[in-house]
Amino acid sequence: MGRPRAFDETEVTRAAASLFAGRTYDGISVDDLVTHLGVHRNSLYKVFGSKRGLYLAALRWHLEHRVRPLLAKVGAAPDPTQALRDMFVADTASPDLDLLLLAVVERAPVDSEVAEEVARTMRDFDAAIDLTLGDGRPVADDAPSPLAYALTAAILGLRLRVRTGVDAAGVGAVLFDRIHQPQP
Amino acid sequence: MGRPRAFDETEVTRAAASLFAGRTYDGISVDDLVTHLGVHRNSLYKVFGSKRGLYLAALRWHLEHRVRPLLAKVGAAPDPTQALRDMFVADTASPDLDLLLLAVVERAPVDSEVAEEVARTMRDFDAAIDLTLGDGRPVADDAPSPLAYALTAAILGLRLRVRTGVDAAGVGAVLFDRIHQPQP
DNA sequence: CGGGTTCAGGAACGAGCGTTCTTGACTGAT
DNA sequence: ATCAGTCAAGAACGCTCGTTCCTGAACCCG
Repeated sequence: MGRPRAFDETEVTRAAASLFAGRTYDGISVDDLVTHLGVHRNSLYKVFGSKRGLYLAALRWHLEHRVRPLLAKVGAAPDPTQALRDMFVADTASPDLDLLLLAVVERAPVDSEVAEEVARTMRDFDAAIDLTLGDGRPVADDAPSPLAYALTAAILGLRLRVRTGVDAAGVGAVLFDRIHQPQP
Repeated sequence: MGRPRAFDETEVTRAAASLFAGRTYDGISVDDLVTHLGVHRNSLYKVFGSKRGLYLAALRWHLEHRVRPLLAKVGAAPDPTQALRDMFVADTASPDLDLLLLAVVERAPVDSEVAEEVARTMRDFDAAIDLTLGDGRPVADDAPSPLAYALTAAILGLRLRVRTGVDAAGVGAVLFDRIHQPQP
């Protein structure tokens, strides 16, 4: 019954996540979306309801299919050094944290649903870091250790710097080397 | 010659910095500005030329009168621990880094002048941290040490987390205590 | 005191925004 | 083959945005 849709909803959501990771929510217009996503205005509003609906779908997809696997890998790392290494190389290779970063900075303060999603993700983040630290503290406890809190913040801060400008001095590589094999 | 202006330009710039530190550039309208700043539309465009002009003035004022003194204090600290302590308590007390944070995330990618300002500030930031680390490396060198690069990023990341949500678990206080007096 | 300048107040503009509507082509079950 | 339902394409809507313009009133200097 009816003509089948000519676009893949998941693919559109994924592409929208990439778009929203690059610019501000207000900096991306619906015209930009329909142009770059290949889906038409009508279908967009039929499927996602609104621009905000598409953003929420993209954010949730991003947290579920990009951030969560990364945290799972980090949580399963044999030691903290390996965990940091996994996190750092994974994120410098592809900007998996950019949408989360932007959501935290600009959308969470004005959108309670976004705030809820990112708050939950940050808790998962802390828990994953605490898992690798393995200090015997019960993981199910709802409060992260201060060290995990700070490490999560530091990782986001590093992503912020890398995202901002070109790593001209190759500082990232040096940092990676030091994590991998500390100098005397 | 002519009627004297009934507002203090510097005060308006300072108030604009506070406003821009709280919300996105696109999230603040000119109506918001003229309402909260007490200056009239006409005067705003006469003095600052445009919304962007006011933003740039506010950003430069903020970097000069808020961030720079903070970096000077950090650079003059007797040791790295004291420097981190100064930075952390100063920033948690008042959100002196929020406008810089927002500028880095959302304006620098789309405004080359903003990018230039924040890039310069980040270099100053790294240099101040390197000063407190005092590893004998010439400070005038244009490349920061990897540790300073990472510490600057971590400080911004911490500010990002503190800004995002209430520090429910009092993690900040615990972190501060550990910086001040590490546990065995 | 008068002339020139800058002020405040607010209306008005064109552009762009998110959203909806209209039209017609296409599809699949009856 | 028919028809209801969904699609694509784009025009159009109401609204808000940043910016400009108009009109007096307030002020300093000569």
